[in-house]
Amino acid sequence: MKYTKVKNNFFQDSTPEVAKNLLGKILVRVFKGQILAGKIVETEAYLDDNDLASHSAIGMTERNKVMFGEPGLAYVYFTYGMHYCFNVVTGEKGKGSAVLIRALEPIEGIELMKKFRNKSDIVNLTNGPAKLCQALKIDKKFNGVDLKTSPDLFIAESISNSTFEIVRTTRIGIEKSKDLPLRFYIKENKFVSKK
DNA sequence: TTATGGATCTTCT
DNA sequence: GAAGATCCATAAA
Repeated sequence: MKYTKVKNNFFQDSTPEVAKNLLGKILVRVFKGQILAGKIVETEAYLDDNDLASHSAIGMTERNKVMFGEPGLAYVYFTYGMHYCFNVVTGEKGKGSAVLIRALEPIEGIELMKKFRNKSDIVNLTNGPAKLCQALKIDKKFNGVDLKTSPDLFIAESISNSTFEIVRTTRIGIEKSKDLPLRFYIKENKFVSKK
C-alpha cells in the first residue's frame, strides 16, 4: 500500500494536539478501487469542556453521539440542509471532542474530485469542510466508521518530510466561543479556506 | 473586490 | 419552530 496509516494511538492525544498533528497528514478515500487523497492543510479543534461551539457542549444526543465514542472514529454530520462536514474523534472515549478537517490539498484522484465537485479549478476542490466531503464522496454512511481499521477512509502518514510553519488562530463559521485559538493551518498554503 | 441572501433539511427545543 | 462547525450566485461599489 502506497499510503501508511497513522498509528492507532495517534488520536488519543489532547484534541488541540491532534489537530496540530493532523496538518501535513494525508486523508485517503478509496472509491470503487480508485484512490482520492489529499494533504490536510487546515483543522479546527472542538473540545469537551468550556467550548460552547462544540456539538458536544449540549451533552450526548442522537446526532453527536459518535463524538463521545472512541478516538479514531469519523464523525460526519449534515448541516445547512445541504452540506456534510468530516471530523475525527479524539481524546478520551466518552468525553466528546473532535477535530474538524477544514481543507485539503489534492494529491491523487483529482479528475474524479473534479467530477464530484463539478468544478475544474483545483483550488476550489477541497478548500472548505463541505467541499472536501463532496470531493471525496464522504457522507453520512461514514459517520461512526473507524478510521483505524476502515479500508476506504483513513488517515495516512505524510509523504514527504518537508517542514512547514503552523499558524494557530481562532475558529471561523461559528457564533459561540469564537475567541478560543483552536484553528490550525499550514502557513502560505493556498488551499487553506481563509486567511 | 466585497457584501448579501438563498438553498434546503436534520436536529433539538 | 428555529438554528446551523457552509457554499455559491448575484448584486453593489
